[in-house]
Amino acid sequence: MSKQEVGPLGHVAVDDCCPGLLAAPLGEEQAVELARVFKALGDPVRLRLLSMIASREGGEICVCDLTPAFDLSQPTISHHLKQLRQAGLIDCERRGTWVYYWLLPEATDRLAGLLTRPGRPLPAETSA
Amino acid sequence: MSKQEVGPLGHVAVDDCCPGLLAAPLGEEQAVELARVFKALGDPVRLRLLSMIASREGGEICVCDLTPAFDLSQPTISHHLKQLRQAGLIDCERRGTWVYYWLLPEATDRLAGLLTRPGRPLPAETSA
DNA sequence: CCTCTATGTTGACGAACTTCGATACAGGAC
DNA sequence: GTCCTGTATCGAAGTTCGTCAACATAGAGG
Repeated sequence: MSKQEVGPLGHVAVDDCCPGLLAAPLGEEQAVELARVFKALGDPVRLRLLSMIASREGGEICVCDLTPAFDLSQPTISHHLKQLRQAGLIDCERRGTWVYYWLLPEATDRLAGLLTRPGRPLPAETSA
Repeated sequence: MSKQEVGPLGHVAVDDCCPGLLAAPLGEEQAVELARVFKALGDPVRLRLLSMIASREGGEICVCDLTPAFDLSQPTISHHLKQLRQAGLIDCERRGTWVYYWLLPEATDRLAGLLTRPGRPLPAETSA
């Protein structure tokens, strides 16, 4: 389960090529790969799932703690989790009866980097 | 900068409430608003459009320079530009015959901030 | 073995999305 | 005024997406 494709982000990563979305025009292929990740974030349910997973203290959360937070069927939640995983944003592991999910921070770090303007050192946190 | 009609992002902005996507579970309403913006980024054409607009030297670009870069009809490009505008990512102005688009950097800055982990000062650019 | 619970997969349906051609609108040139 | 060009809007066709019920699978425990 943890041997899934780690995600399209690898092809658009900062270390691969680019100074970010905002500094130079994106290539067609890079745009396709990146769009897959943003599309995964383009749903309220997936956004909340990702947020719940990422903000968990221990770094991981059981599906059994995610599902009851939504007014959706269990297969639907499973479907959204799969999309987040295929986008390379999260990963999971089965431990006995339960399956645990966790964030892949490299993914969100790269997205944040791609959205950061060249001249800007930080997006937020600066003046805090 | 905090009192603009900056689009849906205003409701999820860093200065409005949150420590980001990754530090605390997102509310249902915030997730809906944020998902609108990410959905706008979830298409390769729009991603390239945004990138072309953002990376332009003068800060703005004419539609007549955007359309020929794609194998798509002019109405389709216009449609995608409208979605980016409704997401609060870009804005435009007609000057004579032509219409010019530019990036709204607050939007991308906020997205980058939301995707930045609490402990992390910067997503990239640090060691540059 | 069987049964129970937790999770993932399949197939189907309606809604939303992307794209196009046709058309409408805005402004410049005549 | 008319004509031409650049851009937006409209309506429709084809595709993708979100959701569910039904079923399949994995592991625990008898």
